[in-house]
Amino acid sequence: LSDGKEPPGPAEPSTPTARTFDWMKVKRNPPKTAKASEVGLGAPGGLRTNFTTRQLTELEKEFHFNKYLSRARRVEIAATLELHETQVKIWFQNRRMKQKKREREGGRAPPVPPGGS
Amino acid sequence: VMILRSRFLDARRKRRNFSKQATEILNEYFYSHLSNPYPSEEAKEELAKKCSITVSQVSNWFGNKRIRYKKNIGKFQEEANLYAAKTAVTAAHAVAAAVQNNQTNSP
DNA sequence: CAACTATGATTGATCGGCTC
DNA sequence: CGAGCCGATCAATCATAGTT
Repeated sequence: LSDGKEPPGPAEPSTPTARTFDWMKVKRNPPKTAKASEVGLGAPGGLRTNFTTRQLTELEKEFHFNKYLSRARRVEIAATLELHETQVKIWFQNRRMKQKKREREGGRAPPVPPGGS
Repeated sequence: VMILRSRFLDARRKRRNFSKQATEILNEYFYSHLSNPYPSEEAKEELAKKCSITVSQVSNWFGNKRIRYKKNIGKFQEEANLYAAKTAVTAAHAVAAAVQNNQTNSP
């Protein structure tokens, strides 16, 4: 576990401590949600979509019914909620991971910290 | 719009800062692995245990730390040097102990 | 006490790897 | 070869705790 040096040296000579490593340069491509060329309006791609309460409620409802979506159902839901199929797909994926996370850790410990009485 | 905010208001509120000691442990790991601050699942479990927090919290901490660090490296320079020195001292102690145990010296 | 900052958590979306 | 999934991470944001 204890490594001493990394073979490659993506660092820059400048400050002895705290050099700049590759992970600090990582940049994610902006979201491709909504193409400006498609609707050609003030819908700049690259923004984190904010789902409405209605959309989240519907998605949540569907999730309780099916953890996984069929292509047909996905198309249907996307149309109903006015979301892209990809967004619905991603939402379910994230939702499943969230579920798993809760099961893994949320085994207990929600009742009450210490204190009561 | 406000209504949309109310959809949350669940967990994230009522958050407690981690103990000073936990933060100390996390920072030590972060700065001693600054070239690649991505602890493995096992490492996260170990850190979680030492810090008395969950593995998810360890992940959140590293995620936030990495993003915020690279967002403003300068702001953390001080902290980086602090922990760098700290680990250096720890290493020195280890070496000293080893030397004492192992009388193998070399001028 | 208000204004500002530090920090933990949440989440839509991306990245790389794997399966089919 | 490509689509969906998983696991991890990013990046922006929220709400609060702590500081000034």
